[in-house]
Amino acid sequence: MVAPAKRKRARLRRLARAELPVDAEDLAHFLIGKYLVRDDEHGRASGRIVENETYHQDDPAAHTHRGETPRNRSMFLERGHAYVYFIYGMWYAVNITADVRGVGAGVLLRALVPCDGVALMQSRRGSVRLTDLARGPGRLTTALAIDRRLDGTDLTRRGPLWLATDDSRAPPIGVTTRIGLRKEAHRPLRFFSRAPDDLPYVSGPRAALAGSRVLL
DNA sequence: CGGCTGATGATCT
DNA sequence: GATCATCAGCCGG
Repeated sequence: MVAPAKRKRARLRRLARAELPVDAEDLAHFLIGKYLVRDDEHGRASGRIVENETYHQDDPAAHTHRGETPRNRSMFLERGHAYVYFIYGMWYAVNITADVRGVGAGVLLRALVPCDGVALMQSRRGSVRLTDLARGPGRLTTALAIDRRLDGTDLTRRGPLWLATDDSRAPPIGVTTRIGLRKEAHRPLRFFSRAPDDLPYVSGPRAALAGSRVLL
């Protein structure tokens, strides 16, 4: 049994594009501990990012590897935009774009620690344990009501979906291999918060976390 | 916890 | 027509 981390309600500040690292891997590290905030007519739902993966255009596993198509075109936007895609006939997943305009790179968000709007997220997901609410790329988009209509959203602007920080110190970060890939499965491009309170919210096999390298 | 499987449809070849 | 950057439910240990 794991008690939710007790932290006072974070005061969130919108992140500016200038604060976001350009390089996709640097951006992935930077985003661990930051917040994704969803505002709609039902209210606010937000979560702290505790797991993500990097995809760069030069990586055969990336959607953008073969160039721009109607589906992936938002991945080629300047850093700090949303790339939302539909997968396995049932789920959406969201990336935060990286690199400069014209390069197809980004960071897949894989898990959040629920912050604001827990009841709202539970109503969207069905009542589930706090640690299961937004653990996994398809679950977190369901919890935050993210679909293709949010594809291309500028996350550094006021709007339905944006990035924030509480200006606290970044948690320790671990690195391991990405999940669900056939190609390039060995690359160490999955990042997660090693803070003990955060680990129950990180997706994937527990053994992979235990055997992972310490990045920071 | 780990392993397996069916569901389900857009996208690209 | 094959391929998915997945999930829930079920099984066994």
